[in-house]
Amino acid sequence: MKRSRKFRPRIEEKRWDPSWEEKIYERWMKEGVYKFRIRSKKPKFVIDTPPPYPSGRPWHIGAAAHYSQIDMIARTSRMLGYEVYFPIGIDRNGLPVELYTEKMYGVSMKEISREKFIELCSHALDDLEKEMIWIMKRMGLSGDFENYYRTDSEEYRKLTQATFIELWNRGLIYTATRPNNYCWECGTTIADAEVEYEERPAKLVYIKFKLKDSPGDLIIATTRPELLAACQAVLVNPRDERYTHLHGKHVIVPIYGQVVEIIPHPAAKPEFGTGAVMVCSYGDYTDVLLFRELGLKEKVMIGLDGRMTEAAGKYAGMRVEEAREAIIRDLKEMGLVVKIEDIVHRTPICERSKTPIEIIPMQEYYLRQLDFAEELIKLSDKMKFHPQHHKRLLLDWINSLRIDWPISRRRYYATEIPIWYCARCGEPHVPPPGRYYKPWAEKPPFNKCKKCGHTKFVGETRTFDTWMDSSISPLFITRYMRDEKFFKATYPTGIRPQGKDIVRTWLYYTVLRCYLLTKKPPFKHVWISGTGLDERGIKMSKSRGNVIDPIPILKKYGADIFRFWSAQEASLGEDFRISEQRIANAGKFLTKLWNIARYVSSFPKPRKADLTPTDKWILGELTLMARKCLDGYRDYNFFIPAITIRDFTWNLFADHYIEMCKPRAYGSGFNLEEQRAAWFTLHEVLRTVLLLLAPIIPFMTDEIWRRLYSKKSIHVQEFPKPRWSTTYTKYTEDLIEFNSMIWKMKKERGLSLRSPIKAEIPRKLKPFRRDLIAMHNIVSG
RNA sequence: GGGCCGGUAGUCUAGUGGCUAUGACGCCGCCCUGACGCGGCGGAGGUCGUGGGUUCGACUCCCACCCGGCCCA
Repeated sequence: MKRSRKFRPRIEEKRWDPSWEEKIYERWMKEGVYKFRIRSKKPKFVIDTPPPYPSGRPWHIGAAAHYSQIDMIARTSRMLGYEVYFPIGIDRNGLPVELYTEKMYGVSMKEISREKFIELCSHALDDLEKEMIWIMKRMGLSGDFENYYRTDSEEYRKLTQATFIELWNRGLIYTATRPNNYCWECGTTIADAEVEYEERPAKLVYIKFKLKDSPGDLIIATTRPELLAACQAVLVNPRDERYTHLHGKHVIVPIYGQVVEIIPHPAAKPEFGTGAVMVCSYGDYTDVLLFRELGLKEKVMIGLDGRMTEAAGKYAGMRVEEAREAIIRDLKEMGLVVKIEDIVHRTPICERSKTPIEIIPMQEYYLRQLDFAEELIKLSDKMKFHPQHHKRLLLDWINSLRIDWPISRRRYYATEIPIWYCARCGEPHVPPPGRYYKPWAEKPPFNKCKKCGHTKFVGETRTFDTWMDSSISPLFITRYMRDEKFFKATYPTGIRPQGKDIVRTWLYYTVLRCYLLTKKPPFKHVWISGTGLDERGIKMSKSRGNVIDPIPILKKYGADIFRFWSAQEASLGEDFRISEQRIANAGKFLTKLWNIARYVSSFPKPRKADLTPTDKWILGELTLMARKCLDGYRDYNFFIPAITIRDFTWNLFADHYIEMCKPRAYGSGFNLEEQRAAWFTLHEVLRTVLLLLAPIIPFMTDEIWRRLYSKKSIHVQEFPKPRWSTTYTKYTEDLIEFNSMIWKMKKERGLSLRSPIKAEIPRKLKPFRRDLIAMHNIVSG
């Protein structure tokens, strides 16, 4: 009774309450803890935050975890001594929103006016965006919400257009009609980076082709019989002896009757089908290469609406699948089908709509990229990757590029391509940069054609691939072309954090575009995180029904628990599994930490003290622990500090040191100087642990910090660098072993931990003798 | 077919040439111990993917293979 009155914890509550987090957040905002000061003398560090894309509810919990770690990057950099700019943006351009809008409002983009459709998209985005912002704030992101940017704002699109105009003027943009990936569902060309592959069932049809010069047939297997009309050659492998006698001979294509040559070519694989394949425009990408190589004449079989063209004869107007079935039926009737095999075929599909893509020749704008592949590979050496090995993802992609980047799209909710064409001669006119242009809706800023002098113009209706917008985020946030001083001070940015799933798009295109415009790498560090999977390791998707909504999780457990879970769940760059149970379990450490702080808060904190060996021992361990944490932080790998601190704090500091020095801290059997040494050490360790945890657990550490150590936020502090002697850490294992032995002995004898016990203290643990005797209530034998 | 990453107790994870392999969750048993029962203490549970090799010694290095994931062809 008497004693408990003397040492009353200043932290009274037995538990951390996640609902306090909202007030703490408000306090941060009021105090402006995270304000970026361009005039600060500290080195600047800009985070090229990925602007999340609001494509539907709920926001992926893995994305939420990802953003909480990006916030850890910001906080880490501040504590490492940088002046940090952590912008917040929302990506609002592009196809997913159009599809979402069509579904949500039950409209079709092509059936209502462009203005009206754009307006609806914008509304749909506003609601989704609001929720995302709420989540980001609730997670404690220390970003700049006051100036958060949108990629569909006038200012952003103006920059997209201005940078395009610059590239145009430098001759890096050209038009070309060439076979291209086309998704008829989305009604637009798409880049290779947006093509996904999926194993899908298909029918391999064996069709008889009549030989022209002699009696007999050649049997050809194909999955695309609807393209027969575009067949311009048949290939067999030169080493395939079955067909040697047919080299240079001709066959007659069924139904359409064109005569085509049998050409020996290594592209025909003897083991596929019959070993004889037809080449059509365009069944797949190999066909494109073959047409080019063999100089064949292409025929457009599939139209922009996904239906067969006139070239298909009686099948014109049918959808591709319909036509395929109809033609198989007809071929069967004609007795030309030998057999049909069910196979699984690696099908290229549109990343967004999951529709099989077709290869259709179209006229599009291209940005030159193949010319720069080598320079970009060199440039990537100037960026430090975390983790290092994920750099491969970028290099592999650059090495696999085959065509320049098609940048024009036939969509509405995107940045307009700023070009007007002379209505008479068709000469393209690009306006000067500095304004946001909408050629489909505006009068041209020209009086007459520079080529033919005509005075009427037609505005371009197409838009850019949204990666044209996204790929200049480092330029936008550093105010490129808007504020030269700011730009100079902040570019290249400090770090690009992103998921590994968008290396070939966002990362690659950013490096390309920024290099073309600035000749510099856009960032000094690239941080690539893994993908969040469900608890069984499977990708989360609405169709599988395994998505977890982050909102109820955040409300129930709070941001700190969620963040700590995210940090300690998997190492940087690794995929991680998400389960509510494991989030709840991670929260136990916070309760433990809170109660450690509560215990320590019972004691005054002396400025200095005459330390005992026990104190020196734990401070030595603290030093080792802090070094390890800082190594992890410098690599922006939060797994390291999270695991290291948890292990130290729980399994060493609480279990051993706190128990060892309890009698001393309370003053039973020790003099005041010894007691003060314990107090000093308890506070020193707690302070250090709090600082080291602040980037990961910003709310609780700040709350404890302010209650015990300062009026100012923990988040204006820098990382501690404890330099205590580590001489005594050689005793750690022996101490743990000895304590366990006594606990075990008491257990085996049915004694309570307080009851006296006879035991020998090993000679090597002599320095800790008095603490150990008091701790275990050891009586000499 | 190629590249990258990984394969350590029921699950997840650390370790990276050296005595009886780390921790967590889960499981079992005991315990009001001057902060914490969202706790403490103790315990059961592992051929460290398989097979070879290097070495005095390998989970750790090398080779081959198998399995899983992702990316590319």
